[in-house]
Amino acid sequence: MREYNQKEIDKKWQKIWQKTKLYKTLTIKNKPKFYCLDFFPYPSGDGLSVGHLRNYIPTDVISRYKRMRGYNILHPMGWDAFGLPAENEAINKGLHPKITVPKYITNYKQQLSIVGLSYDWEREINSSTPDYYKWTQWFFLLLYDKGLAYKAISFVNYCPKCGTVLAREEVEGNTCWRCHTEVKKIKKEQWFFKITAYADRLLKDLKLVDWPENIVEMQKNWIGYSEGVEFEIPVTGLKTKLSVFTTRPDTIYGMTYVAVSPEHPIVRQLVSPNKRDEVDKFMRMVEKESEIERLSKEKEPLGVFTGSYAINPLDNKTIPIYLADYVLSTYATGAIMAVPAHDERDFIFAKKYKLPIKVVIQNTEHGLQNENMECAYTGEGIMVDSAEFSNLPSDEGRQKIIEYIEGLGIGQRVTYYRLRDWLISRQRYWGAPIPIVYCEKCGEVAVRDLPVLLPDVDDYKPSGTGESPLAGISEFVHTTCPVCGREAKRETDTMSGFACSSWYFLRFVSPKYDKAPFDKKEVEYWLPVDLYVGGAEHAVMHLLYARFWTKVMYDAGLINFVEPFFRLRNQGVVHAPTGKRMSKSRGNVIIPDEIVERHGADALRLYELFMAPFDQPVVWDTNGIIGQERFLKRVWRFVVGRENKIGHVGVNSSSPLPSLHRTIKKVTEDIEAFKFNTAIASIMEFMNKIYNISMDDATHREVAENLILILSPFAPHICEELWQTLGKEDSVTQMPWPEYSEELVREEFVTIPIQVNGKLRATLEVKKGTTREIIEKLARERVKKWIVKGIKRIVYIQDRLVNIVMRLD
RNA sequence: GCCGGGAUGGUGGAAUAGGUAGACACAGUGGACUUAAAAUCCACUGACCUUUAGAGGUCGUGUCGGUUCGAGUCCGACUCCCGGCACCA
Repeated sequence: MREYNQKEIDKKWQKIWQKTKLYKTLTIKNKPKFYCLDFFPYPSGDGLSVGHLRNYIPTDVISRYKRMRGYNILHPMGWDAFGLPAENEAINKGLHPKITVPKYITNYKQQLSIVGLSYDWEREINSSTPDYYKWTQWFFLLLYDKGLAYKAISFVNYCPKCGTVLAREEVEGNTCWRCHTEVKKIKKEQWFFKITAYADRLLKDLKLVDWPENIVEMQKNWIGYSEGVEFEIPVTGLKTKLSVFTTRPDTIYGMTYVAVSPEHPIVRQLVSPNKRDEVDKFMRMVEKESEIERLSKEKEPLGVFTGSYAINPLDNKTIPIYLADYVLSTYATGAIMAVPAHDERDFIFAKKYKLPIKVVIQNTEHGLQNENMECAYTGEGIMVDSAEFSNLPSDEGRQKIIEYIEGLGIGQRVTYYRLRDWLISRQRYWGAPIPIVYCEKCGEVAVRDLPVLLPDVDDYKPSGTGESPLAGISEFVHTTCPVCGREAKRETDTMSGFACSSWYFLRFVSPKYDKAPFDKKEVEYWLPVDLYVGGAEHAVMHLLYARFWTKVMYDAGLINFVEPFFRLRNQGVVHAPTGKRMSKSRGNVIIPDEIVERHGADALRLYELFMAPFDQPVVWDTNGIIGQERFLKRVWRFVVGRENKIGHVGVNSSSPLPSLHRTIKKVTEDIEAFKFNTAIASIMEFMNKIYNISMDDATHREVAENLILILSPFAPHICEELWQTLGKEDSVTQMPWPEYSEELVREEFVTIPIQVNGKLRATLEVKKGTTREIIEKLARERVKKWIVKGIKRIVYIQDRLVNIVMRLD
């Protein structure tokens, strides 16, 4: 018998697949399509780890499975090569990104090929090449032309180590998402994309996708929908009124002060002369506060009385106006009506500054609310002390008061979102230049002649001056105005890498197309992405941005769908054996190369899938892989070592076919449900069951062929070899997926547990459908010794269970 | 604090219209084969107890309580772990 030589087989088939272009995407669109996509990685010097494979192997299995189910498959791979991650890698290595990026890509491709992933490499894309970023710039202009890209001065997050500003989504806690350096707030003019214009649709359309619940929740949370009423409050002695927003107008009669953000433009008018010193002192404290630790857990709210008073427009009561640091200038109107009795922060503030607490919602289930309450009651209840609205349930009163306010003409129903516009300028070298020039005469002008090439420079490192390294390249900066031909200066910031990744999934359908970012016909066939797999860390970055661009493209009539990724799945993180996250800096990255060398690509593939459910985090332990290797050897011997067993034929064993068909059914269902671990377990179980039973040649062949077919998406190398050994000429990957027979799957016999008082005492092997009468008789016989006090009742479920319940006396 | 997920043998994990807990695998023990090792094959492998044996019993899915003939699964309270958000009015 020929030995199973995994190394030789891996190499042999990887070569054949490459030579025959087996995984090339079919262009004849006569079949249903399936677009199966991985989050494209940035090329890292760490190389591809076993963690990356936890993403790529499942999608490879799905792609192979779907191909066998008769789909046209688009399964491409590319490189997120522009942007902070790729550039920081280069800087850390002390090399130019133009050197590291191609080098790391070559390594990644090599590593991907040795595990036998079925990518169509003719569609490979790289976001840092001019034929790609030309179109990223084109999209910038699309947004610009639609009024969705604008330049504005505001407070932004700046990472001192990376030397660039960041989007809000790129600030984790208070640190940079790449280097975890604490960010600073600086005032700077920057380019933004107006994602807030799409807040409502980004929220609403989450209903259209099949995504993990936690990702949907995170996006909802980030978008932050709030429905309420905005109304004006008169200020005594001032003509200007103060606008406030509340989601709880039902508590309006409980307002005992008004709180204004220290950054609010009205502050100067509010402060009375005798309060000026006190307010100045407060302002300095607030400034200091924000510089030190904004994260401190139980930060006390800070505030100061302005000396001004407001009038509650509903009951005309006069109440003080405070400046309060817990009121944000960046959300809603930057001022609130404070209701200490029914808002936690207002309550704490009121206690601290000895402001009155007026109860206007009662809920007797939660105890009586009164001035001596120990914390705010924020729930629903019955309105009290609220003029003509008293005795209404709070939810009803809420609507009534909104209508009343609208009737008075002092306010209206509004919706606010927490989402802010997407800051896309980066003061970094390695990105797509923003295609804008500033002309003395014409002002800001779009550059239509694309691409605006990134100049080749030696000094690519961030300047740290708050300016892009490109600002120092005179030949780049100085240009002529495309409109009037006069002298002009280029925008020197580059775009965030997340701009590049906001449309890459469209480029794969026509990666070399040069008339537009994509060939519309191809997009119509392939998009949206049917299955998108990657890490959960992009929940509110890439995934939100790509959804936004998709909607912009839809509105521009470029595409006919509104959500880019129909089904999204997140693989579980692979931790190093120490339990920590794998990273080069920790020196604990496990790469697949050695494992493949020692155990073979198929064993590694199986192990990645088998070790835990797909979406569960795991601690890597290479020891377990030996079990997969043993299993593959058993499969090999079962198929190839037939001649040794031929002598046993004739011993009466039960047919392996019902088991085979049950296994086909189980594997089919499990792949569809992303349960790869139990799919593999069921094939193993089947193998164990039939390994030593004798069968005639025809049966053996039938079993072997089907076994190879259902195993092939998981372990393609050994399956190709075995398929060939059986005398087949075509690749196993091009065979149709086996169908199971309903008849064979049906169980003829069942094992029925017999319980006494719910405790298992015996089991009964009977033919399915045996009558209750017979089973009860057999059951009583079997468990006679436990039946001592007489039977109270017998719980009987046909073909499933008998439980004899005894009398208790 | 809020939202989401989770806790099952020495280990990774199976099993939810409530119905034989521990599939499959790792590690371990014993045996077969072998000059030997590797590889392979077979058996055992939750804990505790009874028994000469065959066999049998009790407990057992984070904790406490409930519903039920019957709970890993449902309900209530709690503990711990992981992920996310964190002054958003």
